[in-house]
Amino acid sequence: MSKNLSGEAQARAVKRSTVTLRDVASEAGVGLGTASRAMDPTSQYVATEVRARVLEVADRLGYRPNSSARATTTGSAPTIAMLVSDIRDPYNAQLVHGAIDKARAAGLMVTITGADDVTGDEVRTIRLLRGQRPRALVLTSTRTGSWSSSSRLLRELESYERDGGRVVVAGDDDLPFDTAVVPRHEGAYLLATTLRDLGYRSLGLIRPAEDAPDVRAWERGLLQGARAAGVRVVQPHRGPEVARTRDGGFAATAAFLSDGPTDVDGLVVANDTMALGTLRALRAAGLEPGRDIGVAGFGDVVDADDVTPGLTSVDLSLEAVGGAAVELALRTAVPERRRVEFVARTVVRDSTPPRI
Amino acid sequence: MSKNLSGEAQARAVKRSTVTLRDVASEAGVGLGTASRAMDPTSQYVATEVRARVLEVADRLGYRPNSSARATTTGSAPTIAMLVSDIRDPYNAQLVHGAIDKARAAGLMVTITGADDVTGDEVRTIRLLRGQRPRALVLTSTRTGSWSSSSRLLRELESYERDGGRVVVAGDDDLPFDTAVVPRHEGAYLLATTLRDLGYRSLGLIRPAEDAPDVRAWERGLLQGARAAGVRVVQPHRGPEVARTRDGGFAATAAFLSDGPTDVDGLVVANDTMALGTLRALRAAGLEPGRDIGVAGFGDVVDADDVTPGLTSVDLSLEAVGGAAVELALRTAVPERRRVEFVARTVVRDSTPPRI
DNA sequence: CTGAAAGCGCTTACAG
DNA sequence: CTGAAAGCGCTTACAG
Repeated sequence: MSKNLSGEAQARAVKRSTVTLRDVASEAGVGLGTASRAMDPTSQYVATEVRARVLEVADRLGYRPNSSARATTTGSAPTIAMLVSDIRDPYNAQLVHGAIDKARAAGLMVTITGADDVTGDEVRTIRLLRGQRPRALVLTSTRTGSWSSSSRLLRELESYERDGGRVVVAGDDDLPFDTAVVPRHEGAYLLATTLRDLGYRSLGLIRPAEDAPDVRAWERGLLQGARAAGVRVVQPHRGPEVARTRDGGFAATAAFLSDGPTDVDGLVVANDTMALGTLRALRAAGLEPGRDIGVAGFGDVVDADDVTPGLTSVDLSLEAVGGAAVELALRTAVPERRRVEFVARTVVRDSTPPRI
Repeated sequence: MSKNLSGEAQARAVKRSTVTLRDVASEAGVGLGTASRAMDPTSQYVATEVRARVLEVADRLGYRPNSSARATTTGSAPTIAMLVSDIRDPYNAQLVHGAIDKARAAGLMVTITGADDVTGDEVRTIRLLRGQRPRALVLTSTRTGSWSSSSRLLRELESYERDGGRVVVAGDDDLPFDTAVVPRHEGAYLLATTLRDLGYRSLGLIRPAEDAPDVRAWERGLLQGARAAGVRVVQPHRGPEVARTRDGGFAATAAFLSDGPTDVDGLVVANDTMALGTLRALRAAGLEPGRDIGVAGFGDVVDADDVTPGLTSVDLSLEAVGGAAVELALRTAVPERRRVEFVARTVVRDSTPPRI
C-alpha cells in the first residue's frame, strides 16, 4: 500500500501512522480545503469528479476523520452525554438504548456517565461533561428525583445552557429543561380504566413510603383514572419502612392484609419490583394472586412473564422516551420549555384475570 | 462577575461565552503555557503561588477545559469506547457498569455504541469509533460470539492497534486481543462440584443448539467438573430448534423428558433465561422443580430470587470483568496477549436443595 | 520556573 | 468550484 503514497504523504506516514486529511489532500492532488469539503456530504461546492477522487483516496488510505479536531474547530463534539444513575437498572438501560439508537441515526455517539455518587459530585461530573462540549446533555431523572433538589446542580446546568449547550431530561417532568416525559400519569390512569373493564371494582394501593416524583405521578394518575372509571380506591396507611423494593412490597402488602378484611378485588403496586413482593406476601397469607385477588405492577421492566402468575403491568415506552430526549436535544433551542409525552400501554397478564 | 474580568477577557467573553484557557491566563496575568501547566496536576515546573492563582481564576471564571482541543494536541481523547451488542441485556449492563466505574476512577469517560447491526456494519462502527481517537476500544464479546467470524472486522481492529490504539475484549477468550475473561469455564466446573456436594449424582445438560463460545465454555467446564467430581452427565440430543431463550429452554427440557425416563436428579441449563423455561417445562410435566428434580441456571443475570423456586446459578463477576477490561486497556501495550480471569461464585438457591 | 512560538487536525470565510 | 490562510483551544519543546 505504501507504494501508492506520494513522497510527502509517505514521509508523514512514517512519523505518525494515522493518516490525516492533509495526507488525503496531497495524495489526491487537491488543497486541504477542497478535501475537507469533499468529505462533507452537505457541502455542495465540490466538483463531482474531485469529490469522487478524494473519497476514493480517503478510503484507500484508511482515513478516519479525527472527530476531536473537528470538534475543536466547530466548537462541539459529535456526542450526546447521558448522565445515568445506574445503567444496570433496566429502567435506565431502556432509556439509554432508545437514545443510542436515535443518536446513531443522527451520526452521534452517546457518552454514558454514572451519577450514583454522593450528591454534589454530580456537579463535578457535569463540569467534566461540559469539558467534552457535547451536543447535548441528557439527564435520566432518577426515580427518586433527588436531582432537582440541588440548586448548585441547577446553576451548573443553566450556565451550560447559556454557553449554548442543551440540557434535556428523560424522565419526570420536574426540571426546568426540555423533557421527554415518562408517561406515568397517563399509564396509571389507563391502568385504572383497564382494570375497571376487567371487572375490578375496588383497588388497594401499595406504594413506597418515600414521596418521590415517580410515585406521585403514578398515584395521581391512578386516583384520577379510578375516579373517572368509577372504581373505589383503598389507600392503606404507608409505613415509613416501606422501600421501593421487593421486600418493601412484601411488607406493605402484609401490613395491608393485617389491617383487617377489606373488600378490594385488586392490588395496584407502584412498581413491578414491589409487586413481586406483593405476590409473595399474598401467598404467605394463603391467597393465590390472580385467582383470589388481582395484582398489577407498574413500569414493566421486570421480566413480568417470568413470574407466576404473569404480572399485569404498564409499559412506559422507555425506549421511545430515550429516543425522544435525543430528538429534543437535536432541535434548535427555543426560549420556552418543551415537553414530549408518550402513550403508555397496559399489558394484561394472568395476575389480573377478568372478574366476572 | 463580569466586573472581575480584565478588558481583554471581557471582550472575548462577549463573543463566545465559554471561557478558554487564554481567558484564564490573561486574567491571572500569566502566559498561556504557564496556565496550561498550572492546570496540569502532573506538571511540576510551576511556582506554587502561580498555580494557586491560576486555579483560583479558573474556578472563578468557570473554566471547563475543552477536552476536544486537548485531544487534538495530545492525539487521543480521554474516553474508552465500548462496543456493546445490546445495553438492555443485563449481562452487558453489568459489564458496562464495571467499566464506567473504573474509567471514572481514571478520569475517563465511557462511550457506548450499539452493535446490534447487520454484520459488516460493525466495521463501519469501529471506523467511526476510531475517529474519536479513544484511549481504547472495549469489545463486549457477544454471547453468540459472532464477531470473531468477520475477518474484515479483525483487520480493522488490528489496523487500529498498529495506529497505537488499544483493543480489549470483555467476554469470551476467542479474539486475538487482551481480554478480561468471563469465567464461564471455571464457573461451570465449580457448579458441578457444588452440586455433587449437595448430593447430586447424575445431571442432565440443557443447552441451546447453536455452537457459541459461551455455550462451549460452559459445557466444557461442566463436563470436566463433573468428571473430577464423579458426577454422571447425560447429554440429551440437541434439537436444531433450541434457541437460547426461555422458550428454547422449555422445548429442550420437554424433549429431554419425553426421551423417556432417565435417572438424572438434576438439570443444568446453559443460561438463566433458558432455565426459566426449564422450570415451566418441568411443571407442565407434573414435576416440581427443586423437590422432584434439581435445576441450576448459569450467569445469574435474571433476578433469580424472583422465580419460584429461587434459581441456583453462577455469578460470573461481570462487573469485575468490565472493570478489568478498562484496566487492561490502560496498561501499556505489550507484544504478547494478556488475559485476566475472575473467579465465579455459585449461588445456591431453592431449586437445588440438598439431595440426601 | 516562565513566555513566545509552533503545532495538533480540522473548518470556513475570503479572494480568486 | 478551489487554494491559501486564519483560527479553534489546547500542549509542549525551546530558549531564556
